[in-house]
Amino acid sequence: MSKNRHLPADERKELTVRAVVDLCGREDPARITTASIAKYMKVTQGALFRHFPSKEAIWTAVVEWVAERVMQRLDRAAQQAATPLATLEAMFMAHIDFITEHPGVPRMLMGQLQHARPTPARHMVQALLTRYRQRLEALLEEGRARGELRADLDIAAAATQFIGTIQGLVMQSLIAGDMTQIRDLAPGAFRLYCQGIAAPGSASA
Amino acid sequence: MSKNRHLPADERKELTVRAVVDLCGREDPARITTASIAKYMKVTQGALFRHFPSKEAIWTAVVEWVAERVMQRLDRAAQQAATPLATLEAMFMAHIDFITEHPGVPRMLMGQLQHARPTPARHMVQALLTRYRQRLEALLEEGRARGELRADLDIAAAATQFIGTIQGLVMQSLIAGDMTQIRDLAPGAFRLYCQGIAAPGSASA
DNA sequence: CACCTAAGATAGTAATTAATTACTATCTTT
DNA sequence: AAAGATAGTAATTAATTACTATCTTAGGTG
Repeated sequence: MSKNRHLPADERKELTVRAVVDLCGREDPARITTASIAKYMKVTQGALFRHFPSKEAIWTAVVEWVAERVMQRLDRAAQQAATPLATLEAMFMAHIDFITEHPGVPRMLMGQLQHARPTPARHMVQALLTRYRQRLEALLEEGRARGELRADLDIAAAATQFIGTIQGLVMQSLIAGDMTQIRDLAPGAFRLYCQGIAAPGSASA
Repeated sequence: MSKNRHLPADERKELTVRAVVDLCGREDPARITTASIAKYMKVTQGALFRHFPSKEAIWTAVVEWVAERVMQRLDRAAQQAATPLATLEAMFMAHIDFITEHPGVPRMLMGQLQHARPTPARHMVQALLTRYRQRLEALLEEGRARGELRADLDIAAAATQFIGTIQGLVMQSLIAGDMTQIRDLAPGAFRLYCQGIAAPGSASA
């Protein structure tokens, strides 16, 4: 770590991305200006454009950063679990953990999805969620095949519901204005989700 | 309906609100300007300020409009159903119907929840969702008492899940960029939700 | 028909925005 | 130590924003 000023480009870029992620935790992403980012980083506004050609490029980098970290967490969580259902639970909790560590992330992703025009960043969010979905569907199918989940399970609906469950928690926390409570609400939410997908008479239901 | 130009204030206000709701269906609410609203209404920008003291007042009116309509729909839907579970289903579908008629509404509400500072509009969204929640919890408790729902049902989680289910559908549609598909996805989503809350061995599960 | 008021048009304002400029400080390399 | 490359600053730009002051006109009422 050099002495703050005059960082190599890579480090400055990284710091910029982290600054935006942090800022999303405390204000509306749509209201984040290049000036506010620069101020938060203790750098002048113009300096940002040494490293990014445009503001949109900053957003793209931020989404890329988040997508990488999220998927990495999900991967790691999935590796340690034995059964499909256990894997789903591990992924669920890993996702919640990530949100508690970076409370601005849901707001950021929602903010990007608001854009009607297909910006690069918005496209990356779509790609991330699509990948996420596919992974969920594969797990759900495996669980159903193993008899761990209901034989008549609607895979697509169950995948949507998984994400929706997290969304519901996020929304609940946004209303309360306190993202930390999501951790306490998560176990109950996942238990309920399980009851909907697990095979009747299974231990987890 | 008068001949477009020179409307009484009430009608102009109503048209303004509807214009904003419409616009939310095609662009990011955060990017909606007073100029774009006026253009959509075929009126000059300054004219809006004859009827609203500020842009924030427009948003407040929009949220008020939506809140009234939504709750009205939910009320009407709830009256016709017999059991708590049937009532939940009717409310679910009424909510989905409302969204398909006004595809901009979810984006609008999400946009308001993004605001970190407690604006009047944001506060009204919070109030709306809180009221919604309370109604759900009352229904869920009644269903549990009647034995229609699981005896060990986590009421709070089930209420969050109800909203989250809709949120998941909205998100899924936002990703696809096509809000109309929400209607087709809704029945499967509610069925899955039911499986999670209904009493084991019940007809609906 | 004349008049008056509510509603809209026209033409501004000050503030904020992303981006660019000319210049300076610091690091790296030979 | 000189020289080139990299990173940052301060000031400025054009465009956009919400909002306002002044003028014009439509349309109902006596």
